[in-house]
Amino acid sequence: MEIKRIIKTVKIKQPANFSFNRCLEFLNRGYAECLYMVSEHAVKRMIRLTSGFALIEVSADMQYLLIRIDKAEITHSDTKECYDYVIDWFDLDRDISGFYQLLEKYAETENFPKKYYGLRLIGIVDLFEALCWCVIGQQINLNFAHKIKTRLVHKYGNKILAGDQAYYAFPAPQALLNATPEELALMQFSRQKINYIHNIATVFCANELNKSSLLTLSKTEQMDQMLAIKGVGPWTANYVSMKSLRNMNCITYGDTGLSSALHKHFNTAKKPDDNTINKIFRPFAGWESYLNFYLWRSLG
DNA sequence: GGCCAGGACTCAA
DNA sequence: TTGAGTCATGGC
Repeated sequence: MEIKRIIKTVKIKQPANFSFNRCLEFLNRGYAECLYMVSEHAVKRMIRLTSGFALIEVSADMQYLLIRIDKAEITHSDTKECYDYVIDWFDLDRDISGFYQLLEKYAETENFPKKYYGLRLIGIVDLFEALCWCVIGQQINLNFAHKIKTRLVHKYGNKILAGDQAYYAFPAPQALLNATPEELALMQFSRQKINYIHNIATVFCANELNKSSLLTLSKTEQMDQMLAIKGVGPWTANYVSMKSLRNMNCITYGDTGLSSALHKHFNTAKKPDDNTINKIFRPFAGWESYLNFYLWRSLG
């Protein structure tokens, strides 16, 4: 039976200091990503809405971002959710001119605004996905991390077919709660990662943690709630705070990528201590997350 | 072959 | 509260 689908396009006015191509370059920076598909001028992914799943394609013209929504039925609230999703994902609701002014003040970073012009702090909108992704990526190289994430998503995630292309959404907490340790071990998850993911899924299924209520709390309270989960340490809490909760004052202390970027641009030790890091970040108060993100980008 | 990856935990002292 | 050991595997 053929299912009739509806297509609708929504426009978002592009903010100042924004480059869709720079953001696409970031999304397409060379890792085997299973949750979205980047083509030359667009990115497509499946997202979870309150009323079900939708396939969206984001592209741009001179002035607007264009969201093409593909879903069996599209209500006003579906449209609004897609709109909000893209704003959150690309961090469009933020004036980053202050950040660029700060970058230009210092010799170490003065070329960043040109080199990465218009790059936004690309987020992970789904809080559960963000936490799980951190656990997956802990202490293993990113290529391998993407490999096992793909196995997880293909087995437990939701899937839709569009033409001959399959699109996946990250598994729901319940799906990962139901996954057995044996199954995950077969996908080459370590016992620790299996436990940690199970812990995160448990907390989400019990509704002890959700994004909307976290967003009503202070950053310290948010961090405490995340750190209470065994498997979530300071690095993960800061990463998620930056990429999903959109706090602007996060630093991923101890991060290997951040360390090498600081070594490269600020001539620090190969693994600078927290004091050194704080000293460098202090002038960027309020933009630490963006500096952290741009420093990561400067390695690629 | 050895060392380190977008860490975090346990356990000993 | 600090440091060593552990995890599992890929890539260099």
